[in-house]
Formats: sequence, structure tokens, C-alpha cells
Amino acid sequence: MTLQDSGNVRVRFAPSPTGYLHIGGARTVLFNWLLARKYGGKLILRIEDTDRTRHVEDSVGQILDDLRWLRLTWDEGPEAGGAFGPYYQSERLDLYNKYLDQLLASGEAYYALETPEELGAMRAAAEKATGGFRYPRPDPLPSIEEGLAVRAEGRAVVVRLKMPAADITVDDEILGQVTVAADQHEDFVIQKGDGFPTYHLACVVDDELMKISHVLRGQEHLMNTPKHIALQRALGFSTPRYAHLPVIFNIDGSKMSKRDKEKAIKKGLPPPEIDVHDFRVAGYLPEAVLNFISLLGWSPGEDREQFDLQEMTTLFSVDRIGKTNAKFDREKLQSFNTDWAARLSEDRLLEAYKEYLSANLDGGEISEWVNGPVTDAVLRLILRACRGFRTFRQVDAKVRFLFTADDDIVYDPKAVKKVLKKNDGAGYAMLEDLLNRFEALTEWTGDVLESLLNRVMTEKETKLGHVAQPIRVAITGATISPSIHESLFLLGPEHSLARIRLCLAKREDES
RNA sequence: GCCCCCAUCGUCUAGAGGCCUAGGACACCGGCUUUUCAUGCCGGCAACAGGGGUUCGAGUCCCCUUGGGGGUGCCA
Repeated sequence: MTLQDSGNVRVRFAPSPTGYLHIGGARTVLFNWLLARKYGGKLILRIEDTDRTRHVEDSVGQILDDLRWLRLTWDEGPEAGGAFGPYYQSERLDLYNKYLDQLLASGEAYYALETPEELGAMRAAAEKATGGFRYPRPDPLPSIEEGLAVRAEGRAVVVRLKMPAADITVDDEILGQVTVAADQHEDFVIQKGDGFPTYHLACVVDDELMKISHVLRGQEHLMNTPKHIALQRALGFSTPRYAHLPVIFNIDGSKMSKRDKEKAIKKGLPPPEIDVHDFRVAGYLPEAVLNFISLLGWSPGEDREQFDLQEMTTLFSVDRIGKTNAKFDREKLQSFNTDWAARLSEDRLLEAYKEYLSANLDGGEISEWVNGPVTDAVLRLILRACRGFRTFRQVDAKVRFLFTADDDIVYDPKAVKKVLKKNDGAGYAMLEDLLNRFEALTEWTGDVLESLLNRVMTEKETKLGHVAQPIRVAITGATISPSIHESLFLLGPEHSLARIRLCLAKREDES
């Protein structure tokens, strides 16, 4: 990046509205966002909705939502507006048609009259014969009149670009020079039979009209770039700087596909997180997700790993982006999440927790726990009691007993056996003793409870575990919860005592 | 098949010819702390894909092989 680029950086993220924002897409936006931020440029959000058959209802809303959750803002695009709109390609058809006409008139493009079926047959035959197919340019080329006449008959006709008979070199900021030989080119389709432009045309026209300076996109687009360069030359456009990002895979090397989720569900396995939304629902913090994906294909060096968006912006640079594909390691993400959760302010953590809850309740709000309405103060207490947690989902699991009615507590048989029945019901005996002491308490605070339990431990010359675990099982049904005095305090005297009595009563039922 | 890209611990990576006895982080394995689950602390294991060059010297440059990935759509 040279000095004269400063202030003129205009980058874009151009998703197709086919579902939630994919985690790989998130990294692409992030890098674009960082570049724009670093050089005081603009990030443009453009919706590439030229394939009506793949359009998914409301997915633009979902993508915008995911970006907001990540705190990645855009300067132009849906909701933001801008001087280069519209930002939906489906609303820019007249623009594409104008350039299409120009190309047709100058002879740089031509109508191709094969039906999809004919093309398919040609491809199949060629693949059988040589293993590969390249569209053979007709000789002579159909005239414009001919193309128009066929179209007038109601038959779908496509427009193809006449590729130049010369090598094309992509000057990539990450990969260096990549040359595709002249004999590898193919006259590709720029307008589909339904009158929509293909991705290539729309992309090139928009990048020019929107004055895009740098294109940072996935490496799966590398082989499209010579096509785009040819189109730019035919149209008299300039060529933006290109940087093709390495691809992100699953830990086993397979593609991170949205279909992995359906496959896992079919097998009865928990679905893996693939889309940004999945990570949100699973209880990850946007700070951690962003930090983690920034390190997939990029590194600031000097053994630095953890930083927020601001530091990232300072550290970011395109020449530190690597060429090697990366595998997505959820274990490391979890570790990052743990660190971020420990580092964030209470206010921010509370906000993030509420976002997590709302994503899981489909936008609804969690309203009641055993002791009444759920307030911010309650959520703060919960988060504090769960310090050291890895994801919000773990927080949920740990405090579920606070959202369960006394009669609905499910006692884990293993826990009951190990903690209560063992040693001739030593656990139950402990509970009976503790019940009396709890009933005598006039104050129910964490401190009071803690010192009471400590006293019991000393008196009985036993470990705290023998005191705490029976209570834990009695009030939660299982062996996992926040520290015992905090668990008791949060539950409150009424429910705590009720559950201990209930637990003791259940023992009698069984004997 | 053809074209293109890539190659350091299991994973993410540092490494711009001597600073490399190859560094960090996650995971893993030990140990400590602990009231459960976590957390925290200490220690350990672990890599330059293979082969040729170039050079006084190669993880770093070149070539080949192998392996991985992408493209080869009227998808983007």
C-alpha cells in the first residue's frame, strides 16, 4: 500500500443472498473492513442477487444482522445508502444492459444461440473425448440481427465475451503474478438467457461504477480474475488491485459447507457452527470470533495473538496475509472465547449475554426465573457466578436450575448414587443436618452461607466436597453448578430448602 | 484430463540466506491450586513433505516429485 492510496481506498463486500453469513465470508468482510479503516477509506456492501433461483427470502436481513453483531459497519449499501447506488444488483439491470450493448456494438461480445441442452450435449461429448470442454467460438459469429431474431421468437439467447488471443496476467497483492495462457481462455457468458447479467459482468461494471480500489476476495475467485480483466479492457475500465485470500476448511480438511449442518443432524450429531449466526447461537463472543478468524491467513507477527478491532486495524496489512489455506480449529476459538469473556467489562459481557439469549429465543426475551422477573442485575449475578466460563452456552447449562421449578428438577441417577446414596447414605445424612442449620438461618447471603459451610466442614472434620456436593445435587439435580454458596444464594432460602426437603422425601419414597 | 495456487509442530502461525539448538498460541501429556464444571499457575511432547541443485552457508532462492486446494456453470 503506497501513500497515494490513502483516503482513496474503496473496498466492497458482495454477498449473494443465499442464507446467513458464512464464517469464511465474515473473514472476507473483516479484512475489507480493516483495510478501509486503516486507510480512511470506505466499505461498500453490495448485494449480488442476479441468480433468482438461488435467492433466499430474508437472507439480506440475516446477513446485515450478522454484520451488526460482529460490529462490522459499512459505509455504503443497504440501509446506509450512498452516492453509488442502488446497491442491489437486481436494481441495476439497465446499467448492465448499457454496457452489454456497447460490447455488442463494438464486436467485443456476441450472441450465442445454443440452447442449454445443446450446450450440455457439446460439453458431455467433449469431456468424454478429451476430458475437458471449452466453448468453441462460432465461425462466423451470429450477427446481432440474428441474435435479436432468435430472441424475438421467444428462445433464450446468451451473450458471450470474445476473449482476446493473448495471455492475461493477474497482479495479485498476495499471490504475485499469475498468468493464464491465451489458449486457456473461453468466451464466457456475460448475459444469461433470462436477461440477467452473469456475476462476471455485474461485478466488473459495479466495481468500476462504484470506484472500487481494492478487491479482497476468496481464492476461489482467482481464475475469474483474468475474465474480469478482459472485460475491463473491453469496456475501457480500470483494473482494481486484487488480493485473493486463502480458503478456510474444516479441521478434517473438508469444505466448511452449510450442508455440514444437515448432515450432522441426520447422523444425530450436534450441528457444527458454519455461519456467523451459528457461533452467536452457540454462545461465542463477537470479539473472540473476529479475533480468531483474523488469524486465519493473517498474522501481525511478533507472537501477538489477541487484540480487538482497533488494535487489529493498526496492525493489519495486506502484505502480511499468507498464501496457505487454513483449517478452522474450534478448540482454539473456544480458548479465545474464554480469554475474551474473562477480559471484557461487566457491562459489555452483559450486553453480549443478552444478545446471545435473544438469538436463542429467536428475538424473544427471557423473562422469568424462579425468583421473579429476570433483570440486568440478575444476569450480572449469574455471569459473575460463572466466571471462567468458555461459552455462554456453558453459563446456561450451569444455571439452568435457576430457571426450573422445584418439582421439575431432574435428579441425575449417577449423581444421586455417587453423592447421596454412597456410604450408607452419608450424603442424605449430611443433607438432614444441613437442612436444620439452614432453617435456623436468619440471613441468606453468600458470606453467611460460606462461613456456615466452612464451620460444618471443620466440625465434621471432612472435606468441603462432602458438604457441598450433596447440596449441589439436591438443589440442581446434578453435580455441576457455580460455587455452592453462590448457587444457594442465587436460588434463595425458600427454593433451596424446598429442594432439599424434596430430595430427602424422594429417598424415602424409594426405600 | 487440462489450467492455476499452495506446502514449518495434530491445528493456527513466526521465520524476507547466517540471529534457528526453528519461536508463540491452541490441543495433548504430566504436576500444582480447587467444592462440582470451568478457570488459574508450572513443566513437557511436538514441525521445516521428499529429492536434486545454487551458495562458504538454505526452513528461507531455483528445479523435479509427492501431497493438498481451487477452477474448468446461462452459481457467485
